[in-house]
Amino acid sequence: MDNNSISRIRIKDIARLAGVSAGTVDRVLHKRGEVSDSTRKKILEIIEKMDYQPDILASALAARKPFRIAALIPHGTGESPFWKYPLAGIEEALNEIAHFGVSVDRYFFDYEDPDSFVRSSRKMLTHSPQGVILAPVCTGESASLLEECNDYGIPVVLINANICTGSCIAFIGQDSVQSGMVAARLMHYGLKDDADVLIINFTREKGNQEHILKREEGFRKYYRNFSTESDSRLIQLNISESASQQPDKILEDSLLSDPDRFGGIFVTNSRVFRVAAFLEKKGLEKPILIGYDLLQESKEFMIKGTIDFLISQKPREQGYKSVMTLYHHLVLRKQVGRTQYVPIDIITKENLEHYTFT
Amino acid sequence: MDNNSISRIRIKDIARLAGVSAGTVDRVLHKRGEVSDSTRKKILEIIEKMDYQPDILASALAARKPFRIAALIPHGTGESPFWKYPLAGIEEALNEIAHFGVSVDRYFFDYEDPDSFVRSSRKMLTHSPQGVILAPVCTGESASLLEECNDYGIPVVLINANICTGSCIAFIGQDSVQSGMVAARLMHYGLKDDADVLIINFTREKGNQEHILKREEGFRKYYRNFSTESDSRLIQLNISESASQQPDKILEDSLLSDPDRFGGIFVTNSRVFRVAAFLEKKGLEKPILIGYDLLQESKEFMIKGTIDFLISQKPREQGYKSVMTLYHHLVLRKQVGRTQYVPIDIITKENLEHYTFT
DNA sequence: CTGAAAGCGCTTACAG
DNA sequence: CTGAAAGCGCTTACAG
Repeated sequence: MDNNSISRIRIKDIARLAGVSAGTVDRVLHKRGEVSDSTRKKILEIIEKMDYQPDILASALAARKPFRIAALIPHGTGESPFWKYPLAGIEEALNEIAHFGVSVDRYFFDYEDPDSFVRSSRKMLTHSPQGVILAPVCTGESASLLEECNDYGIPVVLINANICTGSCIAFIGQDSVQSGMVAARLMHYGLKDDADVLIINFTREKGNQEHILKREEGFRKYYRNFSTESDSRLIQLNISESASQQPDKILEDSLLSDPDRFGGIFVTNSRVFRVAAFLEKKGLEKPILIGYDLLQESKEFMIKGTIDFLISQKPREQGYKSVMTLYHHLVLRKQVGRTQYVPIDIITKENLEHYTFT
Repeated sequence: MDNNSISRIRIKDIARLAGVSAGTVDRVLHKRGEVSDSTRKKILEIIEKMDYQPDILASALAARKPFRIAALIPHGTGESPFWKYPLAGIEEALNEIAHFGVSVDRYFFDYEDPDSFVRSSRKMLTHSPQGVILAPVCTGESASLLEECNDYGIPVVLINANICTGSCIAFIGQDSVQSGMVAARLMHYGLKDDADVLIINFTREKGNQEHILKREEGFRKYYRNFSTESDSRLIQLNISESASQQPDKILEDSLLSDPDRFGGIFVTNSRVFRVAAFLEKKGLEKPILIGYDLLQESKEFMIKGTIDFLISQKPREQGYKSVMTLYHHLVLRKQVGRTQYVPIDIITKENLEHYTFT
């Protein structure tokens, strides 16, 4: 449509029209002062009138100024394999925009250890990044960091969980309540009779539990739309993940006492694969099993049919978008979306293949 | 990771190492001849050894050469509203890379009128684009065009339907057989009893019908995995879309003679909204209804619950990827994926909201 | 507060 | 077949 190569208006043109030099126009464009009010106004007027759009290529080439972004997220190993997926998305985004001088430094911390979060965030701040991608797993500590970045004028993009109090430029993640409703829809649609449904929350002592609560809330909300009686068929079971507990023991108590009671099980996070493993081990008649996140651990259970549906939080897309959002903000100086919900993808055995990299 | 701003190797460096001028290195880089074999070899060796990566920003800035892409797709109005969605994705991609001088000219044709396709493609060729995005709806005519582009050395990206014979650089679309299996999975999972299932194909005299056939194939394939008996419960109904026919009349004959026979209906394309409208009008007891594409027309039926699931072909993503693929090929001179399957997204009332722009 | 000049890395005529 | 010079549009010291 618009032929951006033909006689586009340049800084030189603005300068000529304003009767100043290109350098002065540049000073106005970048708000680095040292320009008299009158000339600044005149230049701004002309820029406005001519709808001047800077050539970002020339700008990046001349400035040769690197944009260093820091990503502060949990280790993607062991307890929370989920977090290795956003990294892939970050990498992908980088591939597309590295020529603008954008780079991402990664700072990891332990999901369950707020001290490690603080340590990592301290280290990050000493490197004074121009933008931060933050997974606010440790709620309190993250809020403090957010304040601090705000003081330093460092823009922050939140991914996965939202604790945005106004001092971050964007949140990228899923609508948890709504995702619980999707899970409930799938459960309700597939349940042959009016069997009970077990809702399993794998809880942690530390770390943000907001997700889990909201997902259960959405799940119940869906059922409540049918009748109050329906809601009473939803039985909640909390299993602590801390070392002292034995998940299998608790599952045994709940599921083996009356094996036919539950027609479906909804696990509110990625630990659904543990329940799947338990069901297989005990050889129980398979209830409908729905959970979250296409982890490698869950994938095989899905292929075998033990897990029926998984809801993806699209972690790769979250990583990708977080980098792109900061790129738009820092490099292109464009407005970015404050709340960027990722779609609530439904994964099942038959469409799993094309989600390999999600 | 790699700090691409610190002492990166430049053309100048290559030139110095080879004992030639920058111009000569450039001639080698762009294969525009006029260089002796010996110097060319020497330069290539050094480029290889130093792992030289051209600075794409400087290159684009200096060359000021526009990249004109042509998109040849059906009108997005009237009969095939589907086709307005890839346009949105094309626009979005353009937003991201217009500063590299990439532009897209759109050439439309009538889905059912091969002549209009030929006319549009003639017009397109007179403008000699550097890359083509083609929706090969008219199979035969598209194949000829593909040959022609091949002769001219114009790279072609196919979207939505694959007729790639080796003379296109990429296909972007959905695995139709697999999508039929996803539909069958949803149908089978939700059917309370062993009711029959009606498969409705809205057929056209002209245009590519491959999709429809493959979707039905996938649907049956899934059922066949359970028993041969299951397959016989799948009843096929073809409805021609040509003006002389009356879809409602045919639906009436099939559905009203034995209203309770079909527990589910699978419509193999976006015309599922017509079946939904019919069901509502007749006030029939609602069978499970599954179809394709989140058209505006279908959306309301989904919200009301008449349509249970839609499978999205992600048309916006197809448009986006088609432009990006040509950008990678033409501008970045990178290898691109030959077959780029888009995910098979399952849409239902509860996750529909976040698909607004798909 | 302002301007002139040099430079970012690559490409493009032009001269030889 | 090859090189030197000018230029793409913007930014950055530096001099005044």
